[in-house]
Amino acid sequence: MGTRRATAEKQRPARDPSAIFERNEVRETFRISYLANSLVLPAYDEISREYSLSRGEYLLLFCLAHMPKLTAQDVANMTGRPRNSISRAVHRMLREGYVDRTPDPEDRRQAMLQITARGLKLHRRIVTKFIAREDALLSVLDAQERAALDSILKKLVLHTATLAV
Amino acid sequence: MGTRRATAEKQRPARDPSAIFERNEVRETFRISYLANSLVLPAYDEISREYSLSRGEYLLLFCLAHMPKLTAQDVANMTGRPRNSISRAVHRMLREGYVDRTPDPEDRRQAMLQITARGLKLHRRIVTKFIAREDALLSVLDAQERAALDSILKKLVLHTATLAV
DNA sequence: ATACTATTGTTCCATTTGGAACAGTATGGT
DNA sequence: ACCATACTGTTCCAAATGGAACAATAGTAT
Repeated sequence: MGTRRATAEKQRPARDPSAIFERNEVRETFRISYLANSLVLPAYDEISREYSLSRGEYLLLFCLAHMPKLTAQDVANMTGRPRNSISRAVHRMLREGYVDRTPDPEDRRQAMLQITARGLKLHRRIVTKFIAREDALLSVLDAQERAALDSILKKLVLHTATLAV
Repeated sequence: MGTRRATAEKQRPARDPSAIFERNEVRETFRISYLANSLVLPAYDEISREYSLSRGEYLLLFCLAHMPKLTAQDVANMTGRPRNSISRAVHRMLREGYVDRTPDPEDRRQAMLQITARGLKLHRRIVTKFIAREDALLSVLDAQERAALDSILKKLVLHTATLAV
């Protein structure tokens, strides 16, 4: 790793990549974005390689693993992704047998989605990746800090819903 | 809005989109991801419509607005995006005159990137969108909570760097 | 009843995206 | 001096992505 260390040594503070975290007008936005990527992208990478599922496809599985019945629109609301992405994901997951769909007789525009046993099994295997990553990240916080973070994030998420898009 | 209210009333808790925030194995991950999207996507949407800049392109501008000189690789490190995306963004921003590039005589593989006056002006106009959104979100927190969030996020970001990808 | 508006899920299309392979340059060991 | 290894920025290609328009269905108002 000689090269790498040499490069790092040459690196003046003016180019230190971590400096930008302190040096910008929207520090919390930048940090939250960065953390989100760091929490989520490595796992999605593995999921794509190991199971050939796209981000949107696993997101659908994830939602259905925790909510017994959802419409495609519900999933779009939860994840903030556009409906066409969900639609594509639903078709793929139906083909793979991870998800079931039954038309809603009370509103024939929509259909109720449900996870299958097979889908739930897959989710349980996959979600460990995210758990491990989250644990690793949060391990740097003490109990008090964790509690504070938890309550603050809860508040923020709740508040977000009231903001106009 | 009659229809919307009717739909909302029909909605059983089993389908309440906000329920999933409490009901999953990686609550903080899910919340942080959601917040990141909520903070950033609406602004990127406007930026794309108003200035025809893609996310990666503005991210480059943002980095250079706060760091006097960077290589493409530096930007990749800061943003977590792959190098080819940065490369594309650099070419586009060079053409538009938002960014300058000068080859590094000490290492002829790389080139130093700098923002132009024109680029900085554009950034100043654009960044207000992110500031407004961040302010709106954080307005729900009191001073103590803000301080706590700030210090916790700082700690987490620092710690992330030590985690293997 | 009938028009008008809203909502759901879908298809189409253009853009964005990221991985892989590449040439050029630099570094370290022999 | 030479070879192996590593790093930078680039191009190519396949896949993912999101907006717009659409048909089918539902709700609202006259």
